[in-house]
Amino acid sequence: MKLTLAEENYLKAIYHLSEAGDGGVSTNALAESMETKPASVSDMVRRLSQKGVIDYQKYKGVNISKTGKTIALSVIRKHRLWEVFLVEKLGFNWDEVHDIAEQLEHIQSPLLVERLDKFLDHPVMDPHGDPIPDKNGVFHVGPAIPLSDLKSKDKGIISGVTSDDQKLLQYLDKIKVGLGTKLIILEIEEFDGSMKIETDKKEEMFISKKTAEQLLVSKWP
Amino acid sequence: MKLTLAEENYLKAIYHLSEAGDGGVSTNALAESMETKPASVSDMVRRLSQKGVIDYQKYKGVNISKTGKTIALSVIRKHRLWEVFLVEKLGFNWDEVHDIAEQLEHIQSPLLVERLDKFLDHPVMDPHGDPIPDKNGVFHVGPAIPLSDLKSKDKGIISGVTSDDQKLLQYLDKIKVGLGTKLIILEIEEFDGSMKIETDKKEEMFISKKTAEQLLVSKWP
DNA sequence: AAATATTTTTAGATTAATCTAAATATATTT
DNA sequence: AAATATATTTAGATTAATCTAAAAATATTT
Repeated sequence: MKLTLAEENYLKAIYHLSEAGDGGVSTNALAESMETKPASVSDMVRRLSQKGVIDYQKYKGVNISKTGKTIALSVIRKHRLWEVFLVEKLGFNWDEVHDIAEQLEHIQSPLLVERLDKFLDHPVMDPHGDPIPDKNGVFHVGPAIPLSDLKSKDKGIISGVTSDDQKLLQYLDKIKVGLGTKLIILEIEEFDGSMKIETDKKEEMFISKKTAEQLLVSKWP
Repeated sequence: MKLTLAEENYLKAIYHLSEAGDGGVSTNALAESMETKPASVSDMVRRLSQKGVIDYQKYKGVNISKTGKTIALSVIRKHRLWEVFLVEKLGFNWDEVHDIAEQLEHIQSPLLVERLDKFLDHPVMDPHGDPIPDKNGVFHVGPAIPLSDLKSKDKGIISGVTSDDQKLLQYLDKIKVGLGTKLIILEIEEFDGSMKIETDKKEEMFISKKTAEQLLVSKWP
């Protein structure tokens, strides 16, 4: 299945919108997401449907097909691997890499992707804390959610902080909790929502609800 | 100056053809190089001329302009840097990287190029032995030529071998001459064309004309 | 220099991706 | 359920990049 650049981008948007909402994706929603006009979307979905990467009936919205999902996940995989490369190897900040990865994700070479993946040591998460699907489209960690959403015995990996409060960052530094730290929830105190956790360094500690709400984690198998 | 992908590829071809021959580039030559029809070339050169990146008069062939040359060199720089990346970091062979670099060269981000250049330790030559222009479009080594073309006192850097004869490769291995070896010509014996050279390891040795003809070097400042 | 061959350009079509404006289908309100 | 509003599609244009076929310019040969 050979797709053009524009088709790949539509497919990616359809995949993301499908994941967010539950049912089919509306023409208007897609138009907004693609920053284009509904008329253009109507045209494009007809083409994509023709190629079998989406299911589409006039006026009924769009659903991604099996092959479509495979392609979308391959593009997402490339995007997130390149983001890891840009941050880990080239020294970019995580908030500078999106536009470049948006270009790099369209490079066609399965061998390149596998070599890059190996070079980066098979990362499972990108610098934004989003999970990277493997070459078969399987995610090995969940998406980024607040630590405070985890339940007792859940395992997670720190994937981000939703605040740039210096005090918080210094505190996290002090207790040695940072991006990539793996942890397990030992206990949650019902009264104040504070959590007793154990980190990958076998250290036990308490995290207040206030802090847990600022920390993003991805669930770990 | 914003160019489309196709325009960038034409410009690159025009640059290379200009360097090879001396005068302007003919429509037919460009068509052959781009694997397209002369009619399409006529159209494209009109557009490129419009944008000021080439000088063009009907029936008179094409010459690259100042700004055109700058753009072409920037694309070539990116192509060659990515080739170094693919070979040095991802473990590709030098003969597998062209098609991938052909895609990567169109990624737009000056910052990315500079970071990549630094990550690769500012290489001056790609894996094929071709020189990499710096960000101002300046080459720091010459193009790959046979070692046998050098004159006494010339300095060069080994950039390739135009043969895959096992015996030759083993011999080069033995005398420790390989890709990247820097050398200076001490003397050339007129009778048989053999060369006395000194390598960057301060070793002196003789190279027969037969061997020198198989070795590619880039002249060094 | 006239005839012939070659090169180059123009004219008219085609495809992908977009747009605006108009038409049609679906959803919501009274 | 009729009227109104919103969402979606169609019709017709536009731009970039290509093509084939025909016309025009330049080069070569006799």
